[in-house]
Amino acid sequence: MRRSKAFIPTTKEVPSDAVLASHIFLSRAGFISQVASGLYSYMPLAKKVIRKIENIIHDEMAQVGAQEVELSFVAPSDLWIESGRIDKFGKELLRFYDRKEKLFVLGPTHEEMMVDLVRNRVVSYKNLPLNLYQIKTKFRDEVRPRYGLMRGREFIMKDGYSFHTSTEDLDREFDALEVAYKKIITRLGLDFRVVEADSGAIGGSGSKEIMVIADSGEDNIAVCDTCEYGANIEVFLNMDELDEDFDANSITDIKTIKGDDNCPHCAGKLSLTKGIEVGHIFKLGTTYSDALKAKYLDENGQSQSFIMGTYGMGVSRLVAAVIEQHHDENGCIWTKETAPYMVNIMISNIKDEAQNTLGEELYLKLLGENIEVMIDDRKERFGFKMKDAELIGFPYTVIIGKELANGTVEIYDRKTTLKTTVSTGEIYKKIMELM
RNA sequence: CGGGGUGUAGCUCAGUAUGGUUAGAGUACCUGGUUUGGGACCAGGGGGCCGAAGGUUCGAGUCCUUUCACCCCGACCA
Repeated sequence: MRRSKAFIPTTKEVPSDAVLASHIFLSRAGFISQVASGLYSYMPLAKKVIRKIENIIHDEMAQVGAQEVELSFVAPSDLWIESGRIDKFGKELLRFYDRKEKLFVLGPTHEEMMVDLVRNRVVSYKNLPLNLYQIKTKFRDEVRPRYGLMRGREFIMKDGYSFHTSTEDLDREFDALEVAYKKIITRLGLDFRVVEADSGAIGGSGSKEIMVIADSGEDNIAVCDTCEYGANIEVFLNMDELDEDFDANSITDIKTIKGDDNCPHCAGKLSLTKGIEVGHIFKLGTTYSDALKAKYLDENGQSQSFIMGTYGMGVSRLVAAVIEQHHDENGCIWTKETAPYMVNIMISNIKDEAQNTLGEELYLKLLGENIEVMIDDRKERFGFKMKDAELIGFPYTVIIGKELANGTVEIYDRKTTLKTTVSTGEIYKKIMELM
């Protein structure tokens, strides 16, 4: 892509309402644009990042044999009445009437829709287990949306649902999905913990959250310094039966824990940190299949309710989480798997013919290799283009500038902020090595 | 849903206590020129229903009433 033609409206000014790094930089670097409270439009750079995350999810879902479907976003309220959740969800569930005065809702999560899709179609144990998922816009009319993509009302989520004939088989699937989720977050280049969590309003028994470690996270989690154990703070407190007056939001109480708590699973010490919940997996059991009368016939010809699991992952929230974990004072630092463009070719002085020629040549060559490459061909000065490149966060920027007189260019590494001098003859090879 | 705050140019904001030329600055944008290794400089230019609706007044960005939107703290939260 040519920067001169790219729709990437970057700004020097910080949006007045942005607090979090991800919100500030995604806005300033031209990834997202707020439309209303909790509603954002994605511009080209954001779309590219989202697509990359989605591709990794599809990839790992295929590995565990989950199949992609797509449920309609607008859902008839009947299903929500049938499951009994229409009242439980309250105002967070956005309702409206169509022209025939029929009540519909915008899906905040899709247990009902998925069970409805499967019931009366999968009617034999022979066709189980089954794991179906989608990546789709969700809508929750949050009381208080905030923090940019972190807590919007409309957001993109991967939601998956599995159907089983036994709790043992559900356990197996649950573990497989936990592994898959870990792989996804690892591939995205994020530091995370899987923590024990509360099942919440969805219901069910086992529940784990994937927490991306970040100071700006909204969840307090206790993690062991020795083993993999981690727990959402509320869960940890319940287990340990600490004093009932404990207030998880109180700083003094949190400090109290920090001092003297041992891991319940090993001899390690627990410490407290903050996390961004990017994934949540549940063992649902038969809650929804019972409510919606979704049954199959077992080996003995007996009617049984599906035993279900559900697996969510916040795609748009992951975009923000990457930046929360990877940024500096100058802007975004995308990881290799999430970068909208891997390479930015910066022509320092567009009027310099030699610089221009080399830049164009390299650009076409990389394009030919399907490298995601941007060429900054704007008539701007060096400093302006560098600031812009740092704000957007390209992993690598090839600086074609005055060093060209010595037959060299530089590769600027956004993460380390180091510049490496490379001869013009080796630049192509060097870049291919970095990919 | 409680408490607080803000709405004026694409963006960041002055101006409102005490009503009074044609509503401002910076930045961004357009033209021309200079400049070209860390968000340059000079000159010229386009851009506003002062959130909306009512009212008070000779006169309202400014005062009054109503309303809408957005943000922050809290509670809530797959």
